[in-house]
Formats: sequence, C-alpha cells, structure tokens
Amino acid sequence: MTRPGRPAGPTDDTTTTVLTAALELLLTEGAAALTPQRLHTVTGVSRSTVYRHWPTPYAVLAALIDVAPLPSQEPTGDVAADLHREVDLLCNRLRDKPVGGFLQALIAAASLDPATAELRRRYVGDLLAPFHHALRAAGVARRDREDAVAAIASPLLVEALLLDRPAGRTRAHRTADEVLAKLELVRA
Amino acid sequence: MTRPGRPAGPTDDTTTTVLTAALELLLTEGAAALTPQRLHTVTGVSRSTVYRHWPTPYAVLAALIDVAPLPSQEPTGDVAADLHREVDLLCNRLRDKPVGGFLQALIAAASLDPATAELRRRYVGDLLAPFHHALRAAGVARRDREDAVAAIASPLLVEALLLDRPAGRTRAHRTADEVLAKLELVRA
Amino acid sequence: MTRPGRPAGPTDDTTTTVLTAALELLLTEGAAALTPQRLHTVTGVSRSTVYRHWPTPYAVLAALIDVAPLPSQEPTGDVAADLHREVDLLCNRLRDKPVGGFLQALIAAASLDPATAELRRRYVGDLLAPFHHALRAAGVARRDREDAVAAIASPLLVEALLLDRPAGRTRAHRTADEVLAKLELVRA
Amino acid sequence: MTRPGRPAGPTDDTTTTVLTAALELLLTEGAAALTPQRLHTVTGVSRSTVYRHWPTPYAVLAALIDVAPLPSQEPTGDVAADLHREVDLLCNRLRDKPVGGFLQALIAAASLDPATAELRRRYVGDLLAPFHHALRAAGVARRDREDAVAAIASPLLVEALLLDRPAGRTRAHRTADEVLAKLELVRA
DNA sequence: ATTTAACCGAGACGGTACGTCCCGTCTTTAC
DNA sequence: GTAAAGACGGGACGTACCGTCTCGGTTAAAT
Repeated sequence: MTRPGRPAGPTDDTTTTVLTAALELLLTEGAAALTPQRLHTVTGVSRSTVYRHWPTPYAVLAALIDVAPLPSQEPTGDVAADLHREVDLLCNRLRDKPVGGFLQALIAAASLDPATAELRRRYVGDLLAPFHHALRAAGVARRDREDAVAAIASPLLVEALLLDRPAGRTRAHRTADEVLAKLELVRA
Repeated sequence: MTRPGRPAGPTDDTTTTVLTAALELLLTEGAAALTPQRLHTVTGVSRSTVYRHWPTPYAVLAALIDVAPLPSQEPTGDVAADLHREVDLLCNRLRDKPVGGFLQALIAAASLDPATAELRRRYVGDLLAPFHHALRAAGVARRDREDAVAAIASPLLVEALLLDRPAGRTRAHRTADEVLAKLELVRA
Repeated sequence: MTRPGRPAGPTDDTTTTVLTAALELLLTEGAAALTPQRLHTVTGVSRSTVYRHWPTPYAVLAALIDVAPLPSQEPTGDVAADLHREVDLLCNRLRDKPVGGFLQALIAAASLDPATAELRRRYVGDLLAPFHHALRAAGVARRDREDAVAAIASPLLVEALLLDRPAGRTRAHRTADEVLAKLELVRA
Repeated sequence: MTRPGRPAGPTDDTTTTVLTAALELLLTEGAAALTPQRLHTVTGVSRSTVYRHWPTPYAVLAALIDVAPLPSQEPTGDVAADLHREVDLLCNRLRDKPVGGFLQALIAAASLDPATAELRRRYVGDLLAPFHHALRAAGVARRDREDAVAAIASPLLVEALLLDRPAGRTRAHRTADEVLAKLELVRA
C-alpha cells in the first residue's frame, strides 16, 4: 500500500531532454556552461523544473555519468593483445569528444566544487580500469600493476589534458611492450 | 623627445598590492576568484584601477606567472644525480601550495577561457624543462628525451592533479633509473 | 432523485481546519498571507484541495465573513442607552483583534483586488448598522440618522484605522449626547 | 576638501524618470504596483538602478511625498471662511486622483510594511493640518480643536476611503457651522 | 611654475545570472 | 468524486557581479 499522489521525480520526457542537452553543452562549451540557466535556454524546459531536479552542476554531472557509462571489454587471455587494444581504445577516447571532453569538463567542475572532485577521480579510475583488468587476468601483482598502468597511461593523459597534444600512441605501445618485457610476460 | 605628462602604467605600490593578493586568492579560492571585484574587495584598490591594468583574469594570471618564475638549477654534469634531484624537486612542488595550487588553478582557468590554455601549456612546459635540460646536457637525442621525461614525470602529474594522491616519489626514482639504464647512461 | 456518488463540496473537517487557520493568518500576518500556498503550509491540507474550494483570496475572505458574523444586539427602547452601549461596543471591537484586525486586513485586501472592496464596504456597513438600528427604533429620519452615525462613528474609525490611535471613546460619548440633544430626543 | 570619486545618489535624469512614473503608477494601479520590477518595466531604467536607489516600496513612497508636498494656504483671519474653504479643498482632494489615490495607496502599502504606516499617519496629519491651523489662528484651545477637526473631517475620510462614496460635502459644511456655533465663534 | 597626461577612488548605470519562492494548472495515484 | 502528492511553466523577488562610464581630486614628468 503506497502513499497517494503523483510519484516523485522528473518526467521521463524532461529527463531525456535535459540530460541530452547537458551532454551536448558539456562537450561543446565545457563544464562552465552546465548551469540551470543555460539548460533552460537550450532545452526550453523551465528554469524552475531544472532547479527542482538538478539544483547544482554536480547533480547534472552525476546524472550524466549514470546514463552514459564507459563500455568495457573483457580480457581475451592474451595480455599483450589486451594491453595494446586498451592503449588504442584510450587514445581514441581521449581524442574523441565524448570521453575527452567529459574528462576536461570534470576537471574544471572539480575546481569549482570539491564534491565534484570525487566524480573526477572515479571517472579517471574507470578509464584506467581496463588496464588493471588485463594485467590482473595475467596474474600481475597489484604493486607491479599500478606501476605498469601509470607508465603506459599517464603520458597519454598528460598530453591530452595538460598539453593539448594528440596522445603519443606509438610511444604508448612501445611502453606497453617494455612493461611486458620487464614483467617477463612475453617470450622474447 | 618623449611626451610630457605622467608615465603610463600602474604605481609599483598598486602592482605589488594587487598581485600579492591575487596569488593569495588564487591559491586559497581557485582561479574563479580572480575577478576584479574580488581583487578590489580584498586589496582596497578601487575597482576602476584593477580594471584599468588587468582587465581580464587572463591578464592577472599572466602577470602572476611573470613575477613568480620557477627557479631552476643548472645541470651538474652527473645525469643520474640531476635527474633524481629534479624528481624530488617536482614532487615537492606538486605537493606544496605555490606550484601545485597554481597549476590546479591554471587548469581550471583554462577551462573557462581558452586563451588561458596557452598559459597552462607554458607552465607545464616550464615544470618539465629541467628534465629536458639535464638529459640534453648528457647528449640524449630529442626523441628519446621526450620519451624519458614523459615516462618519469607524467605519472607524477596524473597522480597529483587528477587523482589527488601524493605523488609516487619512489616509483618515479625507479623509473628514472630504468630510463637511464635503457639509454645506457649508467654502468650497471 | 439525486445523483449517485459522493456529494460535492468540502468535508466539514477541511472547511473548519482551513478557515480557522485562515482567520489566524489574516490577523497575524495580514491579508497578503491568505494564499493557497500559505494555507496549505499552515494547515497541512493539500494545496490542490485549497485551490479546489477557495480558488482566490476573495473566496477565503468571503467564507470567513460568513462564518464569523458580527453579533448584534436588539435596541432596548432607550435610545440614549442604546447609543452609548454601541459606542462602547464599537470602541472595543476596533481595539480588539478579531474585528479591528479583520477590518485592517480587508482594507488592504481591497487595495489589491477591487472585487474585495465590496466586502470591505459590507463589513463597514455591518459595523455601523447597530447605530442606525437604534436611531431608527427611536423614529429618527433616514437623513438625520446618517448624519448622526457619521458624526459619532467616523472619528472612531479614522483614529483606529488611519492614525493607529486608540479610539477616542470619551469624545464619542460626548458626541452621542450632542447628537441626541440636537434631535431633541433627550430632555435637557 | 571633499572625498574623491563621483558624487553619490541617482542622476537627476534617473530621479525624475522614476518618480514621475512612480506617481503615475501609484494613481492608476495602486500601491501594489510600486515594485522595482514594475518601475523598471515602465521606465526602462534598469532594475539594478531602481534597487540601488529605492530598494523598497517604502523608499519610493517617501521620495514621492518629498517631491510632491501638499500645497497649503494661509488662514485669512475669518475662521468661518477659512474652515469652509478647507472643507471644500479636502473634498476636492479626496475626490481627485493625486491626493485621494495617494492616500488609498498609502493605506494599502502600510498594511504590508509597518514602517510605511508612519508615512500614512504623517500624510493624514498633513491633510488635517489646515483645519488645525485655521482654528488655532482663531484662538481655539488644542482640545477643542481636535474635537472640531475630527467632527468635520472624519466623515469625509470614512466616506471616501472606506465606503467609496463621494464625500458628503454639504453635511461637512453644516458640521463646520455647528462646531463654530458651539465654540461661540460666530455671532448668531 | 605651468602644463599635461595619467593616475586613483567612488560610484552610477545597464546588464545578466543567480537561487528562492510562489503562483495557477495539470496529472497521477489512493481512498 | 474527494483528497493528496507533486510535476510543470511562469514570473517576481532581492542579490551579486559584470564591464563601461563619468566624475572629481592627485601626481609626476616635460616644458
């Protein structure tokens, strides 16, 4: 026996309208554009409604992350192949709008609102997770795994996010090989 | 023959008052606080004056970078020693307020104003310069140098700026050794 | 033959709850507070319900006037006694919350909503009615009655409503005597 | 030696634009229309500017009273003539927009903001002042004066403001004569 | 000493966005 | 059909900055 009255929460219509526009905004204009005012102007959904359901930029970002998860792939068993596949995947993601822009935006948003920093950490973690996955499947110890992932992925992140350069894909592949060699996971 | 009249430009007093407060603001409240209004409130210097000399947040940031350069040290000739020294230096810098906070703020500012992105790139470049310096002094080729610097410094940057973790100093030193070994700059 | 289904109109419960709170609100916060929103907040009766039955502030005021009529007393036959009794009664009413506050609120409400002006006129009329009553019972002609009532009651109303002063009770009694004398209703 | 900087206070332009429109608004739409928002819409003066200088309806009303004082006339020495002149003057004022509307508006405004009640009292006082003036010039004692003024003017105010009837001019003249007779200021 | 250009402070002004509150209408659910 | 709960669009509120501007008074160099 439930309470009477209309169920709470935004209409599905409203939700999709707003979040779709929010993603669009985020990627084209950056996180600073993710204000209720802006969402209202762009979507036509009234300012009140936006405030009702997503009172802060944080709320919008969180909702976005929920509706647009990073698709992940299973390790195949061949560590080298997996690692190289993930390098390519990450490079593409950083180059393409959806993920690269999202991350940029998260970084910016986190600087304004400490609570959002947690979202950023989580998102970066999600980006690096596949590498951990692949190495764990190959039996690499936690400590070595962390080193390896840092060595392979960090330069890519720095180049894409801090230096605005295309990710050094070739170097990353080379690093992956070196890492595997060091861990003696490939027969020479 | 110069024109008569008072020379242009802000009084030294004004300059130091404003920029000192600006650095303080930047580090405590982030780049978003670097508005003429805030600077006026904090310094007592009138809003008009601030607008006259630093009309945009970009101008303030640029002025700040100019007055507070990163002190750098000369290579000693011993590559290994130099590299390890720089690793420690960078770790400290990323941990401490002046540089770490500044960089965080720059990243945020760049997300609001594309023009500022150039300042960010420059600043990151300045942070990495000493590594390049040390390796160039040892005769390492440009291409290898880039790889080496990326391998050593990127994880530190990622940890400090994206993951809010203390920089992995030990791992960085280890990486430095491996890099040197690969370049055959140290006798085993 | 009546229609099937539940009879229309609000539950008695709802009516008393809402109107009681409405009177309270009117007297403590003035007519501007008589909004469906406020009534909902104060009574717990849902906003929808309030809107259904009293869609406008006017409706609430009208309902209030209906449920809280001014109790009136019958003329005793002694004009002088009746008149003095009514003077005291009016003074008390203007001083005390239920009537004085109600009238104040009505005046304010009328300024916001012209329709309410009619309620105000009616209420003022009701306040003056007993005087007319007493004089008519004594056979005073309509024209003289109006003059007399105006002379006695107007100063009281002006003092209470426009000047925020306690009503000049003594003067009103004196005026009543003068009026009676002029009409030769009392033997000198 | 004055302080540097632009002198405070609104431009004359702004002042006249806003206050002119305010009076217009007050008389045509009542006191409830005297909001900053409304003044902005009507005058084109920006909302910020209105808020800066007249943050509350009270401020506007006060400014209006200052710029539009009630013109008053000197007693001629003939009490009877003076009193009858003032009766006519008050009747006209209550009938005409400028004063009658203003007073209505003041009453309404006072009901929303207690501070404004003081303005209302002052304004009513100003309306009655000429009567006091005339009688004082004739040597009537304070106490008797108050009674006389109340007897003459109160019915007019009540009719105009509470009953929305045209002021009973004839009766007021009659009352004035009676008052004078009682005070033995006229030879029969 | 005068000129003269620039300084600096104070503040008006038009804007825009903010976050809150309430309005009135409506839809959905339970009784 | 009553009642409750709440979504939704709309609008005003009062606040805070923004960036531009117009005033005054001051200061420092060049004449």
